[in-house]
Amino acid sequence: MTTRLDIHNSKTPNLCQSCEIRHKGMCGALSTEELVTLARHTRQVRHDAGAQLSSEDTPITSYANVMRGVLKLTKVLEDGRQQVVGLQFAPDFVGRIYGQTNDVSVEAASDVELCRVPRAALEQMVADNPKLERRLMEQTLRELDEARGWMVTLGRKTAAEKVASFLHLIATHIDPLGETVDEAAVEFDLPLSRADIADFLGLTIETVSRQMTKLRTAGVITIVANRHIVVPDLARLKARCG
Amino acid sequence: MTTRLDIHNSKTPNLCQSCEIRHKGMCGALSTEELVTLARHTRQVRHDAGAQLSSEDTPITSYANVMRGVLKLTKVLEDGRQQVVGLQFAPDFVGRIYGQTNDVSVEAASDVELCRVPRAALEQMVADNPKLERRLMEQTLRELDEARGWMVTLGRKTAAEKVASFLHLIATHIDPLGETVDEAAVEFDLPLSRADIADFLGLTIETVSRQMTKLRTAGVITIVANRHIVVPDLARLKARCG
DNA sequence: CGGAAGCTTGAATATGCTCAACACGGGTGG
DNA sequence: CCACCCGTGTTGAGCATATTCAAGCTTCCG
Repeated sequence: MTTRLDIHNSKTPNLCQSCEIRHKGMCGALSTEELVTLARHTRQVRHDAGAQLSSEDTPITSYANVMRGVLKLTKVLEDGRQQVVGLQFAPDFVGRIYGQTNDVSVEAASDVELCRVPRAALEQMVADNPKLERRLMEQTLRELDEARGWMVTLGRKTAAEKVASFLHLIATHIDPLGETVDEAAVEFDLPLSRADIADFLGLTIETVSRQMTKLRTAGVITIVANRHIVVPDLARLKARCG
Repeated sequence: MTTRLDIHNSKTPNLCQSCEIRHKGMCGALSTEELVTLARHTRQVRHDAGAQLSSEDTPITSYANVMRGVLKLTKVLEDGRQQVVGLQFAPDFVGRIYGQTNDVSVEAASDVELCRVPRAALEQMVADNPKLERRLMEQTLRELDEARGWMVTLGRKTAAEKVASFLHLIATHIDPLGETVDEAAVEFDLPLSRADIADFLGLTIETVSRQMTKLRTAGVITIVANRHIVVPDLARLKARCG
C-alpha cells in the first residue's frame, strides 16, 4: 500500500487527487489543506459483497465514504424478519454521527470500496469546520427524504409498483457519475440479490421474481442475466412506479 | 395578544418562562440572551385538527416548535393514495432546514399549539450558533431513526403487529412530560382518526378497526370511547408489536 | 331531533405468501 | 472433461391475510 504522502506540503494528496468522488461527497466541503489533514487518517478499504461492516448495536468506531459499490442498511425483528432501511451509493457518507450506536446493520451489498475515517478524526474535523457539519446535515436530510419516500412505497404501493420503483431507483443511482438522462435507455447490474430486493420492498423473493418476469414479458425491461438488466425506456418504467 | 416583552433587559422572556418545552426542544440550546433575541421573532399560534400548515411543494417560509398536540407529515401518490411519513410531538422542531421545499405535507392531526419562527430569523440564529445547529442535527437524526423504524413496521409486520406498534408509539409519546414508565398502565386519547392511522400503517380503515377490536377482546386494551384508549399493561401491548 | 361523519362488522374477493419442484450457472473434484 | 453440487432464481398450486364493497351503528353537532 503506497498511500503515504508528504504531509509537509499542502498539495492535494495523491490519494484524493485520483478520487472520483473528491468533489461530490463530504470532501467537497474541504480545502486542500483540510484534505491533507484528513488524508492523514483515512484509509481506503475494500469489502466483498455480503461482508458485514457493523451491526445494530456495536459502538461506532469509524465513519466512511462510499467510493464504489453499494451498501445496504438493515434492521431485523427478533424472529428474524428483516427490512432493508437504506441503500448507500458513492459518494454517500456512512455512519451515524453524534450517536453511540448505528441502530442499523451495515453490509456490503456488492463489492465495495470505502474511504474509512476513524471516529475521533472525523469528529474533530466536524467540530472545526462548519461547512463540513453542514454537508453532513444535508446528507442526513437527504437520507430522511429517501426514507420517507420509501415509506410511501412500502405502505401504499402494489408489488408490481414496488419492483418497478426499485428498478427505477437503481437505474437512476447506479451510474458512476453520469447525471440522470431521463427518457434514455439504461443498462446496469443489480447490486442486490433477489432476497435483498425482497427485504427492501417488504416482499418475498418469489413475488419479486414474478414481478420481474411480468416487467420482462411486458417489454419494460430485458433481463440479460439474472443480475444484468436493460431498461430500454426509463419513462415507461417510471410510469409503472405508481 | 400580549406577548410583547421588554427587549432591553435580558431576562428570560415571559412567553418562554411559561413554555413547558423550554428546556427540551431546540430552545434548550440557547442562552437567555439568545432566547430573548429569538423571542422577538416568534409567535405562538394555534391550529385546529385537520388544518393544513403546508403542502408538499410550497416553499418554506417559517419553522416552528410543537408545544402541544400532534402534527402529521404526509406524502401522496398521484392517484390519491396517501402515506403518513412522520408524526411530531412536543417538543419537536418542524420544518426542513437548508431546503427549498418540505417534500411533505404538514397537517395538524389534533388541535395544536406551535411556536412559529420566520425562516430568516431561524437561519440567522443557526448560522451564529453551532450548538443550535447541532440540536437540529440531532433532531434530524432522531427523525431518520424513527422513519427507519417505521419502514420495518410497514414492510415486515402483520396488520395486528402494526396496530399494536402504533398504539405503543402513542402510549409512549403522548404523555405531556412524564418519562416512559414501562410495565405501567397508560390512558390516552388517540390524536389520529382511524383513517389517519390507516394511512400511517399502510392499511385500510376497516383493517385498523378490526385489529383494534381484536386487541380489545383480547383484553390488551380498553376502548373507552372511539378515541379514548386504556392500556392496562404496556408490556402486554409491546409483546404484540412483533 | 336529524344529519353527517366516523367507526364497526360482515361476506366475497384479490393480492401476495407458503410450500414445493425445477432450472440455471459456476465451481469442485473424481 | 464430465458429473455433481450448491447457491440463486423461477414457476406453479393452494392458501391466508388484508382489501373491497356494502350495510348498519355511534357519536358529534347543528
